Amino acid sequence: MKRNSRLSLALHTLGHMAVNPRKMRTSAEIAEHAGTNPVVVRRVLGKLRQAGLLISEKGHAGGWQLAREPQEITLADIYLALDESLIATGRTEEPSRCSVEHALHQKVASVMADIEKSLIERLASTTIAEVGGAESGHL
Amino acid sequence: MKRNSRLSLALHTLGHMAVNPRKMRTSAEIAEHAGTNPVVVRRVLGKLRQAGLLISEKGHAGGWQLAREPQEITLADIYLALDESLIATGRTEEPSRCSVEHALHQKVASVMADIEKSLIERLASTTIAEVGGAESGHL
DNA sequence: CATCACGAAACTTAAATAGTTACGAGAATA
DNA sequence: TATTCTCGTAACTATTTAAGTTTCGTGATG
Repeated sequence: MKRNSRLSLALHTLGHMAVNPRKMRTSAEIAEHAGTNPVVVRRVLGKLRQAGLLISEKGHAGGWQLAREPQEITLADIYLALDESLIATGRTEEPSRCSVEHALHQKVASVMADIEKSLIERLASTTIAEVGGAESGHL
Repeated sequence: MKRNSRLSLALHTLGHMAVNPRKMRTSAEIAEHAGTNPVVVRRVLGKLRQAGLLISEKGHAGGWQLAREPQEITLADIYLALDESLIATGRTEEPSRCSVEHALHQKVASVMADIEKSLIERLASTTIAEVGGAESGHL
């Protein structure tokens, strides 16, 4: 797999779930379809479960399922659940006693914050039902 | 140094150059101020030279200087010169024979492209003269 | 011609992420 | 009850990317 594949994996998986919301899927099935490992799947989907987007169950009939209707889950929900900004802001930690650096950081951080907000708004306008639903006889 | 420090380094350096555009700076000086290595500085500033933002000269009085007036260099110029998108789009290469994945990728890529365009517009509205110029008696 | 600075290649180090192995806990089924 | 299936999690390895470092060549200045 490649970099930043967590969001891809999450979107892809929930897209399929939207097509067939009642089906219980195991992490092994999901992993095979996505070309990765069951543990990786559980790691990623675990965050979505924490965010209330998914439900997981153990045991024989266990697996993963949407926690609510596909029309009620947007791409922004998934993006936010993973809690990893796609907007790389250059890791801001130090107090930066250099005034030029400080001014720049203020400016760039402000732009980045706006951009991220805008990104989330854009993602919020699409639900997984729309993305997965283009096709209905799949998986 | 941290990750994605190239843009920070570039912005920081050109911010200072904007304050004092006639001064010739060596990569050693710049590196010390930025807390990094001269070779790293040359690597980053080299891309800005390729983009026509900086001029470098060898020899005794050599070093780095702005290629044009600070009012004529925007943050977008620097961002674009480095040619590294801050918008991580999850590396799209495979044809993706899965229709759900394809639909998702289309959607996300389209949003990301818009966002990046918007980011560049925002950065283009600020010049390094504005950022560095808040202060004049520095370096 | 000695020195200073960039240019670039090659290598090492460090950090982040994906992949893997392993094992415990809980739930369904025989 | 015992078995089996699945998630949950920890620990480890492998891979990738970027930064840092060393080194040497080139050109310009004094």
